[in-house]
Amino acid sequence: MIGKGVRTVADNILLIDGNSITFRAFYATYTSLDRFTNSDGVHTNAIMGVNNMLDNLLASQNFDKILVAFDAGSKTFRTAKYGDYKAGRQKTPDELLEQLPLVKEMLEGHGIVHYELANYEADDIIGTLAKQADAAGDHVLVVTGDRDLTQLATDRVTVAVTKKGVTELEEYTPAYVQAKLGVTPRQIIDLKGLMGDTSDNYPGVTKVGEKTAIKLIKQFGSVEDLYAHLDDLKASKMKEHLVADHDQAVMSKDLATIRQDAPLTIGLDDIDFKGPDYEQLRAFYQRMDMRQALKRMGGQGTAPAAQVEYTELTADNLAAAMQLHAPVAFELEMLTENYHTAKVEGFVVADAEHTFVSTDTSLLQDMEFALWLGDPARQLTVFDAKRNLVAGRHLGLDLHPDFDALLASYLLNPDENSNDLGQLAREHNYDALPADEDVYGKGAKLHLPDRDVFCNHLAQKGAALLALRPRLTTELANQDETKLFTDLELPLARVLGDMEYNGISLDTAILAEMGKQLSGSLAVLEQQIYADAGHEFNLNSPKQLGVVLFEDLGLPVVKKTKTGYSTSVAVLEQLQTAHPIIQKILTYRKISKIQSTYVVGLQDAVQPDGKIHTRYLQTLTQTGRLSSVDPNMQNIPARGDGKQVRHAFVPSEPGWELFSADYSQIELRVLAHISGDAHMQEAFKEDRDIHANTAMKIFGLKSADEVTPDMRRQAKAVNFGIVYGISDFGLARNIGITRAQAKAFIAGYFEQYPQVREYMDQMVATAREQGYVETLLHRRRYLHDIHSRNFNLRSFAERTAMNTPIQGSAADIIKVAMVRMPAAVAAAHLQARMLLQVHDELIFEAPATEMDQLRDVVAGVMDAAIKLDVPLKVETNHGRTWFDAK
DNA sequence: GTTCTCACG
DNA sequence: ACGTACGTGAGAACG
Repeated sequence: MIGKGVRTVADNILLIDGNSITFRAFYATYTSLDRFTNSDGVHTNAIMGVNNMLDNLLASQNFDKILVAFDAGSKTFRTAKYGDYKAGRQKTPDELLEQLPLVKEMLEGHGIVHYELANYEADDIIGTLAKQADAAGDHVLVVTGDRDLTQLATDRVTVAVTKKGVTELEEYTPAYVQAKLGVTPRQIIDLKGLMGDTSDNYPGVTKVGEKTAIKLIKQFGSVEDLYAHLDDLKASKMKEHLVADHDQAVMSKDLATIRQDAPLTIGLDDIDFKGPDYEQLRAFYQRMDMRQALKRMGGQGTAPAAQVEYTELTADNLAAAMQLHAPVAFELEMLTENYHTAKVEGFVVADAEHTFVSTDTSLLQDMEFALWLGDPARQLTVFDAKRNLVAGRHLGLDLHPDFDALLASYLLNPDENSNDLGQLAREHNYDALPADEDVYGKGAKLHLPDRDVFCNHLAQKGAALLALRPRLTTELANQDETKLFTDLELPLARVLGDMEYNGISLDTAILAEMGKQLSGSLAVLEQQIYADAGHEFNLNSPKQLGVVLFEDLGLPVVKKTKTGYSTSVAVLEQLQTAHPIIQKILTYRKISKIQSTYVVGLQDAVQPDGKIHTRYLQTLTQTGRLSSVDPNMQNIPARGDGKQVRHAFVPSEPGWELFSADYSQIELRVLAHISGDAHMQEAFKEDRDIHANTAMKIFGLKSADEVTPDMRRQAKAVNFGIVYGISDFGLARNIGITRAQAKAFIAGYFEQYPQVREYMDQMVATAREQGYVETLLHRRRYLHDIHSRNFNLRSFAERTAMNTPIQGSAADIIKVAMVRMPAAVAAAHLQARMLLQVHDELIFEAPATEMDQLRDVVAGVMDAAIKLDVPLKVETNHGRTWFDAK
């Protein structure tokens, strides 16, 4: 063993100027300061900047010792000598001050020593240690945002100064200083003596700037030698200034000199880099809401100590598995996200005592075991109920999970919806499960790992699920969301799973024929457009199209995007009269969209059974709506030429039809209900045309007869605007009026519907007070930016506070209807199947003979879903295809 | 992987 | 003074 202080190998040492780096990090993202806050409103931009810089440094080389030095306070031996030192500096912003102790805490998490010393600046600490290290033959990297520290550079000490931001560094070695300034590092002090420093507020010699100082020091070597040989200079204004300011020059040099003999209470032996305490660091990142950092850390340091003992499940010990006690964790593992097509690679079934894992899915075909697993009375905990239900159904299982960690987490906070159990568990302070990505890889590297690695991972998932269940259950109760979870979302997962599993039939012959027609039209348009442009180009490229329109053809630029000219519909419509090419491009765009996304895209999505099986994402949107992927069945064209594609959606059985039912004006009805506005409620109770009603109100008309179509159109836009969280700017832009006019409309609206204004104000106030808003069924959305000092972010949060209870409550309502629908359909002895949901609309297929009854059943369930103070209105249609059912 | 454009409620 | 309507997903281009 090597004795203390006796070292045979040079150490690699990193010394960081903590204050200066934190300041740089803070100001690097100062303009979007409020984008970086945690849920307590604490700013984190500087912490994140320092953290990123550290990560980069630590990745670039191995350090044996690291110290981050901080200033102890504004009073130092320098201020004692010269009262004005660093005087006149602006007060450090509170948003930065609050981060300094947190930066230190983060350093501790990284296992890095930090230090400060009364009366000395961080520079002096670094200077002193750098000198000691240099003498010991170690290699030192000094990192700072302050150029003054370059005076410390030697053959063994490199000074890296941040360039822009904090991650790009400029490294100063003696040779680099020489090349850049023509002096040695030590002579930088002499330069500062002559030049002074405006930011540190000391003077130097009058009229001497960098150029003159460099010339003088190159000639004389130092301030002292300069004054010793002042006689060599011929008489000049400069010489007079040098003589007059001699004392200032000497003092300034003294101030600029970084001490290398500060009375430190620590030494090189005290700054060993121990490496991070992952647990502490992870907790810190979580508290700061530093998601990227958490993600980068991944499962590092998550103790494989948390190895879960497991038994391989075989046909011989199925009986033992069936002895497991409630609650039981269950998970079907797939490597890809589309569970309609993915292979189930294995499964885990576990309770608090025992864990069984298997890669043999045929075991699930065991009748007794399948019945045991699917017993509705069994408390079964899963992660993503719908995924397990659908995949299970493919294997012949009929599961009845009573807890879903993903759904629960989503309801607690819609931001916490990671599809990775390990990551989601970490959000809830369970750290023992690595992310799937770390075990299976991703992209091209995705693979099934070695059998024991895979089984162990599955076993860990079982343990994580069991650990999460009680905490999430408690939190749901705390947030008054238990019913929302148990009675709505969990049953909905089954309903949605059935809809997806059923799928909707697509007549691909119809699409193929459409495709042929469209290809022809596109080819013709393409040639015409090339002729107008004078040359061929890629007309699907907004970039190339921009060049053609605004450079080749010289059309006026209406709007720019971040990267170039905007060529969106709004822009092209304004240019329509300017050139015949525009109309052709608009038509091309329309047809091309229909062709690529719908005609081709939908055919590609058809499964071997001739059906489309979309996946509804139940835990994605911030409002509680569903979304739909692979393919998106919620944005099939409903107007214009594109609507023709709806002809391709047909019933899956002969003699059947498609049936659709949609809520009329559900969002405005919800608004009338939750605002309690008497005027708006009256309009709905009397089933009046709400847009015409609003037109009468804001235009001050006596009767509905006076409402012109244009007034109604504008009033409709106002109604929409209200739902979105109105702004005069947005309304003005939407209907092409001035901002002043829009403002007048809004004022008129609020005068006529006074309780709507109260509701808007109340929601913003609620968001400010409690940090979140809620829907009718207590679905929550947190709005961090509501306190932001950034106007944009704050305004956005305010509009969201107004919109989310409306959009989210409408989502609650249709979800209630969906959950009740299967029982109602069965009770009426109908064969009808619910196939799709499009936010305020449900689509079914059923025998043509059932249509009349189906209308009563479906409209009845939808009407009665949630009792509001205004009636809900449901409109229905049916026909041979989706096109005809609208 | 990001940006632009456009489809839906 | 700031500069946007709310909520989504997919295809194509491009770095």
